[in-house]
Amino acid sequence: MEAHLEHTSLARLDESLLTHIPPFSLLHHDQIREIIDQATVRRYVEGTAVFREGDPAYRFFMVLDGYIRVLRVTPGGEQVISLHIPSGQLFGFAKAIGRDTYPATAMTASEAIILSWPMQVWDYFVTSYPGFSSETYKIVGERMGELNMRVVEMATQQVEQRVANTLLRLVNQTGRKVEGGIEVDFSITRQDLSEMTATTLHTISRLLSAWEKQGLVKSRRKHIVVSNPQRLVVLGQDHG
Amino acid sequence: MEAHLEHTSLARLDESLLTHIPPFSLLHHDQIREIIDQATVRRYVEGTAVFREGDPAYRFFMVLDGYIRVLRVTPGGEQVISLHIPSGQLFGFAKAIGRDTYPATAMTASEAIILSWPMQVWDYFVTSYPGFSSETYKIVGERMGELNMRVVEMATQQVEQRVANTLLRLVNQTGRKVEGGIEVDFSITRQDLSEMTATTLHTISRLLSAWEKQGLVKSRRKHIVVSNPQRLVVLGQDHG
DNA sequence: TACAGACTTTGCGCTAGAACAACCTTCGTT
DNA sequence: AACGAAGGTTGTTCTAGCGCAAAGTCTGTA
Repeated sequence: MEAHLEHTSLARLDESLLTHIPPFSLLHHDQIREIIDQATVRRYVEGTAVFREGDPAYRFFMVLDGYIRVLRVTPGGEQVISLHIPSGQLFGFAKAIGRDTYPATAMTASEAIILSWPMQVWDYFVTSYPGFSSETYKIVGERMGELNMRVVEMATQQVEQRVANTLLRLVNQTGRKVEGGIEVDFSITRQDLSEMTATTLHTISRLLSAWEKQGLVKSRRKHIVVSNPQRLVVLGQDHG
Repeated sequence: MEAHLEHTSLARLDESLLTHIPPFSLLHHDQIREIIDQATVRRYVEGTAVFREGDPAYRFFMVLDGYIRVLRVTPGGEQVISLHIPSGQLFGFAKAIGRDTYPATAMTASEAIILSWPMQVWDYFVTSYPGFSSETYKIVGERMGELNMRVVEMATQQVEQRVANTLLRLVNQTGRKVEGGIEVDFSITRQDLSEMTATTLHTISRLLSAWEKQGLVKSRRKHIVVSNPQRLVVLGQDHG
């Protein structure tokens, strides 16, 4: 997943890293240079918090490489995973939705390279770079759509259907082709999946075992390969 | 709830209707006049769809008086109620989140007076009226917060807690003081409450009956009065 | 190379709450 | 005033999936 980054000095990033990414794709080289020069880069190991729910939102971020997991923790200590952010997306832009603290915690779901900028430059970016704002709000719209979909799923579907759909969404959004199917592109435990689908790790384990016997998936510790997406789609349908 | 509207001609709206509403509160009289003159007003009876999920988003709206209920319908025909929008709020501004169709259905939860504008003027409003955009996105942020809260609640709480919290939120956001407590300010059936909390109308009925016996609420057909919010808060707490 | 901690599997009993069912109450209409 | 539809109550049965328990497996580290 890290490809060309291997050869790139973190001190001086190449402009080409951003040229194909939507919020910047309309800009000129020198504008992108300007943006990059204001950015801080950091490499995070898997499982590190980039920021936590309630922290003052001093910076906003972009995933250059890797995956970010967005989650909330209840007073009782239970975790609920909201969504995963793939590389190329902005996150933590609290200011854009009228907040001055982060509404959720962002952890790295894999090793990750993250760019960040001080929140003060947000307004400058919005006014100076055409398309920056609208592309950002497109992302907001998509995330609202996902949240809405989860509410509807949790309200109307059985556990098996929710898990099937969640798994399909994971491989669609972050899947990596491997022999024998498509693999979720970051470490994912039974516990993680249960926190995404409002169930227990035990139920996830049983489901995956059953699906594996039927040849739908193939899983090892922290890895899940979907080998028969079609049949999983059927399972995800109502009363499948 | 309709107060001064009674005496107002729908043909020519008074500017004062908007002067105290956040996205317009920073503007001058003549700007507000300009905005109002481009608006269409319409009165809807309770239970009318203002727009439906998937419709092309030609217009955006504001609740002048009454309440809007936002909902989605599953392929199987089940309804899930997302949220209620009180008067003074914009809704259906699909363009602001990069969509060209409405992501959900908006129905009137009470009789309602709705202003609307063609979506084409959105960009003009955003660029011409200071604060319009940021106030709008503040609303977006709040709605995302509510969605997130629902996901967390549905993932971690029991039915009784979810219903207690939902009811408390309803009276906090749209409550009207009556003798004996605070009443939800629009018609609300057991069915409606069940569609907000992912349960059945039967379970809601049992809960309300039990709570009524304990003196927490008082309900009649389509009306719910919360008479003891404090004890309801306790019920809403984890393992209360 | 052994150990400990993290992750996974599987069995079993139990219960929250859905499903099914029947009946009652309220309200608007004619 | 009578009827039908919409809304509400309450009892009984049933089951998805959770809670609890115990044991197995993988992996990084000393």
